[in-house]
Amino acid sequence: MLQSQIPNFVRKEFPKDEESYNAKVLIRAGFVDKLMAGVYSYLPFGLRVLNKINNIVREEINAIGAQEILMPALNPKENWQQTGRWSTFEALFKIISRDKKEFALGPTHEEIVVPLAQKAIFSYKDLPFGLYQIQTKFRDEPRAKSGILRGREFMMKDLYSFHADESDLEKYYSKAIIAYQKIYKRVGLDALLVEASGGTFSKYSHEFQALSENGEDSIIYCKKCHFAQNSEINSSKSGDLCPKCGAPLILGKGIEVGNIFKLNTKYSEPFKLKFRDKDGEEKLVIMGCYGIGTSRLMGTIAEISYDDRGLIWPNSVAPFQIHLIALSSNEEKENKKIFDRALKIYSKLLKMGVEVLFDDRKEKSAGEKFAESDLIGIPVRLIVSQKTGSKIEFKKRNESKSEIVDFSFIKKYCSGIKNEVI
RNA sequence: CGGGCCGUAGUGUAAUGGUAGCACGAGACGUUUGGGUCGUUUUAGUCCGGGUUCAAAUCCCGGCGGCCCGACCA
Repeated sequence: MLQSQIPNFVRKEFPKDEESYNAKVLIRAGFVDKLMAGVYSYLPFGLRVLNKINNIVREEINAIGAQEILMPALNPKENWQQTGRWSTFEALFKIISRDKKEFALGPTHEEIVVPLAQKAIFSYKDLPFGLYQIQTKFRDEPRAKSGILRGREFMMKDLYSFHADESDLEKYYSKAIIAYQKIYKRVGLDALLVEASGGTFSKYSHEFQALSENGEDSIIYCKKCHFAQNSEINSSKSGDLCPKCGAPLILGKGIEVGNIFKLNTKYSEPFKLKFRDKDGEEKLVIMGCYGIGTSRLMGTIAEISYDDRGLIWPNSVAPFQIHLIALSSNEEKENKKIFDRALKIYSKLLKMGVEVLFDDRKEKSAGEKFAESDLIGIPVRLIVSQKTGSKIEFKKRNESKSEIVDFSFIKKYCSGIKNEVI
């Protein structure tokens, strides 16, 4: 992508009204724009990151056999009355049509997916299966906060699984946990599997928590074994002993990056979602649901991976793999040589299938280009200038040293990252 | 929903109740070219509605909006 062709949303200063780091840096670096509290536009760089996260999620959820669908965000009131959540789900956005009918904007989709699933469930032979979507969700949060970590409109992957019995749900639930752990690893996050309260969904649930000082949840966890609980269900303090292995517990702050529930018959009951088992007996379908806020995942990465110059994206979700920068010279002839050389490198990289952002802007000074480049946080920067001659300067965003290399070095590097994560 | 802070050019900031100023950006000309060059010049603003006052960005009331704390949070 030629940088001269992309509208430049990068700002020289942090926005004054933001305190959370993800909001400050994502706005300043031109990844998102805030329309109102908790509602954001995803700009060219930001949408690339979000799409990459969505695709990683998609790949791992596909890998456990679930099928992707897309359900409507606009929901009829009746479905929400059926479960009682029209009145009990306080964050439900309600809208009124011109003929005074009421609708909901979907905050989660049990009310839609359950009657949908009924159309394909008749016998035990039709089970189990999983349906999921990646879609914009709406929640009328009493207080949107922390940039894109808690919005009123956000991107979420929601998966629903359908089973003949609880042991089958159990199996699926374990597969989902493994899929989730793969997702976090691929996007560069360490996430703890934490026991939590189930809220209105079920008695207990599991959350995935990325440890961060700016998280809004308190987590009590053990470094030795895998014990971890949300403080909402455990009042232990730092230093108390782990109930499982006896090692001292640690109290930390976490950002919830995923939440999974064993719904059992909670939603099949109100919709009478049933099937015939082997004996011809009618039974309620057992369900599980599994959510990841993918836009929140993007904010979490921003919240954790940065330095004083800006963002540092992991390769897997970076808007581009390589930031190629051509620096202008004062001699017109020399200048043409530099930009021609950079353009050749750009085309070669494109041919290799590398995602490269080429800063071909002639009017920007070197300092300005470097500052913007650090802010945007693409993993590798290549510089072509009068100084580099026929060679190229290669620098990783998370390292301070740079080296002067030939194109063959870059070729090798690029094939390396392809095998690694993509 | 309770509490706190706040709202001035596109951005970031000044202005005891008394001329709305500065920097960046943007436009023009020149200059510079490896860490947000420099100079000249042009451009653009007090969230909205009331009130007090000779005079309001500033004080008062109401609204709208933003951030933070709490409550809440599939």
